[in-house]
Amino acid sequence: MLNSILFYSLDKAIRSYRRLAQANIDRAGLDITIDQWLVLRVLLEYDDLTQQEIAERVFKDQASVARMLALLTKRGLLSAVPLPHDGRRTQLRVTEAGQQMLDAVHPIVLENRATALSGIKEDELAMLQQLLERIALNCAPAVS
Amino acid sequence: MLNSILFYSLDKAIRSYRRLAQANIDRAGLDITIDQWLVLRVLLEYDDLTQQEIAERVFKDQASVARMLALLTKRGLLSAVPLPHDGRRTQLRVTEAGQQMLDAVHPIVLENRATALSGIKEDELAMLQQLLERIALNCAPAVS
DNA sequence: CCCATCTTTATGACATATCATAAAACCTCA
DNA sequence: TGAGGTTTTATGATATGTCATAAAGATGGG
Repeated sequence: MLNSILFYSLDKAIRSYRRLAQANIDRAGLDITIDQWLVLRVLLEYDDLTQQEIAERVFKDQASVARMLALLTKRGLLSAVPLPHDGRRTQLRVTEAGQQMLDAVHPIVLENRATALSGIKEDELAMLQQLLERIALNCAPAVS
Repeated sequence: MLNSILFYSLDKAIRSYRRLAQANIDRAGLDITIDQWLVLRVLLEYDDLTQQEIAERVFKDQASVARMLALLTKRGLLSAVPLPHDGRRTQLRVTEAGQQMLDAVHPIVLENRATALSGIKEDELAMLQQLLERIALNCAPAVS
């Protein structure tokens, strides 16, 4: 029984959160998606990752990342400087505008998280986290 | 800290499950997506729902449901019979082929769930379920 | 140096998510 | 009954998810 609705609840929880998060970002007049925000945040820390490495960090795939990078660049939040030692790649630097966007979104994200998790205790959160990681691990393809 | 990675884990868990589920459906040679399967399952039980009602049951939106219904119909898994009392709507009936598809997918879904949840105890599952519902509720827009 | 192979990026094709809106049918009330 | 508001469906636009593949650069062995 529970078995059959658990994944529905899982889907519903993350999707509810995403809707809330995007709505609050939109309401603040910020023109960025939460996925783009996530990628931008990673790039602030590391500017010499391949698309595949970025994808692994944000648990997306390379094709999605490629399109998000193109959009972020188009919107001036990211700049792509050719890397001298590899003609295929570029150094992805968060621009000034990108930095301002990250700064503006940050408090909203904190608030979203607080809203979503209100009334949930620390130890419950830890358990939730652990169970979610267990599920992801159970579903991961065998490395062989 | 935990706060900041919880939603990442949530996203990762559901996405890992979806990848596993779709991969196993594909491997069985069945030409259907898990989202379409979910909708088809709902329609087996209720054949007189509006798209909005279907959307609420599967936690999607009406536009997505409309497109999935069109695809399911195109693939012959669903038939749309005009409803006499309302010219806008149709009665959505799962066809014979649709029924066979549901029958074929069912054991795969059971197996997927078992794989994803292996090693997780009943009471942990119950707690997980409860926490996920709490999060969804916390994120739900105020009804006003 | 050249070829085969690997890596990296870009993109096509299709499905879904989301918001917005158009079009048609319905329904209510004056 | 007819006008105005509501419900229902369809669809456009844009972003992402996924798989597959093309194209270009890198790399290593001969």
